[in-house]
Parts: sequence; C-alpha cells; structure tokens
Amino acid sequence: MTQVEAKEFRELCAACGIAVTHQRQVLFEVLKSTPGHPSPEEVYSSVKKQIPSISLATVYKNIRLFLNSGIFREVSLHHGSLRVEMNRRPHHHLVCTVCKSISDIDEEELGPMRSPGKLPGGFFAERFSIDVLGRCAACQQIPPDGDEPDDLN
Amino acid sequence: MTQVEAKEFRELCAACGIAVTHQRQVLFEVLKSTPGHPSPEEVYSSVKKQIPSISLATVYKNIRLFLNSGIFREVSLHHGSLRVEMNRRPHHHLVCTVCKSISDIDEEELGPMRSPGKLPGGFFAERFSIDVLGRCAACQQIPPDGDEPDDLN
DNA sequence: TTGACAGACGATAATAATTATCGTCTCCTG
DNA sequence: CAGGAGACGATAATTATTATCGTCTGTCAA
Repeated sequence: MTQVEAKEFRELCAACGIAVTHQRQVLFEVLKSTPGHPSPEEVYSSVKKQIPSISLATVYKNIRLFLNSGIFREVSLHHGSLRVEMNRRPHHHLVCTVCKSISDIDEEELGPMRSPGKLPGGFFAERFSIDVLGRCAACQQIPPDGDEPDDLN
Repeated sequence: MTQVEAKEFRELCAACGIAVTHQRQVLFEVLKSTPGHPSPEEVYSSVKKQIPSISLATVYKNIRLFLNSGIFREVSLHHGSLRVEMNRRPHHHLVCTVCKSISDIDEEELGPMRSPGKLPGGFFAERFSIDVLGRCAACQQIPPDGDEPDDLN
C-alpha cells in the first residue's frame, strides 16, 4: 500500500499544486485508513504514533488544506454554530454551497421518500433528513468558489 | 398572536414540566417568528430588543432547554467538531440518535434518488446528502434518551 | 558547495462558540 | 412573612479552531 498509495498521494498533490511532505503523507494515510469520521483530536493521536513531534495545529492546517483542495470533504456543510429547527412540518434543507445559506423545502415539494424501517446492517431508520447541496437562485451567476454574497438566513 | 401563542407556549411548558418565564416566552416567540435558522447570537440580539437586560447565557441555556424538551430540534445532529469525509463513493449517513455515531451507507443500498436539476424557488440541486436518523443495532434495546453506549464511529 | 528564498513546521497565542458556576432575585407555599 | 426552588445575569472556564511567528529544510542559481 505504501507504494501505490504514496504514488496516488503524490499525484493528488501535484494536481492540487500543494507540496508533498512527510507529515501530509502520514496524515493522508491515517485519514484514508481510519473507518468512520474521526475528530481532529483522534486523527492527531493516530498520526502522533508515527510522527511523535507533530503538532495539533499542523493536523488542523493540513486537514483544512485537504478540504480546500477538494481531496476530502467535510461531513457536514452546515454552519459551525448551533442552529435551531423551528419548522414543525416535515421538510428538508437547501444548502447553498456558495453563500452557505440554508433554507427549507417541504417534504412534498422534494418528492417521494422511502419509509422508515430496517436497513442493511440492522440500523432502524426513523426519519430522513435530506440536505440538497447546490446553488441558490442568487448564487447561480457566480463561478464556483466566490465567497462574497452574504445571503445569511 | 400573543393570546394564542402564549397559550400554546404555556401548554408546551406544562407538558414538558418546565417553568414559564417572561424570558422564555419572548425567546420562544422570537424563534418561532424568525425565518431560516438564526445563530444564537442573532437570536440574542432580537430578544434583547424586548428584554435589554437578558444575557447571552440565558439564551443558550433556554435554547438548550427547548431542544432537550423536544420543543425544537437542532438543524444538524452531527458532532460538534470537524469531521472529514474520506469515503469517495456516493454514500449517505446513518446517524444514531442514541449514541450519536455516524456510519456510511452506499447510495445504492439506500435506494433510488432523484436527480440533480432545478427545484422550486430556483435552487439548482447538484447533489443530495441524506442523513438517516434512527438507532444503530447496538442501541435498539435502550429506551429513548439513555446516553451510555460509547459506540464511537 | 554556498546563499537565499519559499513554503512547511511546531509552539503558542488568540478567537469563537458554548457551557458551568455562583451569588442574587423572584415567586410560590405554607 | 419566612423558606426554598428554580431562574437570571455576570462572568469564568472549556472546547474547538485558527492565526502568528520564529525556525528549519529543501531547492535552485551562481
């Protein structure tokens, strides 16, 4: 795996225009080989086994770099602060990837859903929450990435 | 609205066994009448117009109380820290409401999806991200609320 | 090889978001 | 009217994350 993965990583870095360093290589491999969605602290302690001198800031910095480069994604694109759901009707969310606004859409408007019940793996589904990622009407002109419109909601 | 809403609020509080106070009443009404999903700071500044002496801590405390009582919900049930998505295949998330673990489920396993395109309101949908909320296999015995199992993902 | 620069690192300070603590106040109950 | 429970507000404390800064390393030209 070191062989192939190292190659993959070098190519990814080249494509994104970022430098290949030992720390980044190890971080990348830890991320790829860790099941689930570990917190930065957990990632830090794994990476530390291989590079005891690494700092938490480096882990954050490079995770953020990977995210910005599109190598990985964030699990939740929601705002980083507590948001309350006041809408009592069944609905889902339209999340604009440009201005980060979140608006509601009624469940019926989005179309039919599958119903609750067992899923493979023994998980019992009670309810579905859908984030529709895309661009709000106001952000469709702007090319990807621009961060200006402050369409807070 | 004061009449009917106040009554509604008093009944909700009675049902949840929490006290009715002026601060909570105002907070409740601000939450209900604010479109979108305001941050605690935004809520605070709205409430402040009616109760200038209120403190931010009271806002947080009571929002948390409302959430715990089930009067409102959180928009995102994800962990409060940065999580990275390493899985490159199209997939969605199984979020256990008891132990808060998040695991992946492949898109095909979940069934057919609707495809990208325009939605009502002019929003352009690029991709769908589904959180299936429910109980993981390990948490199905436990009655609602128990917080013990530490099935970290 | 040397000199010099760019970018990466690690330590640490600084922010931001949220929660806990604590003394005070208020309202109900007896 | 006294006593107690719970609510408030101020503020300290935590947690999560980002910024700053001095140092180090690897690369390229001379």
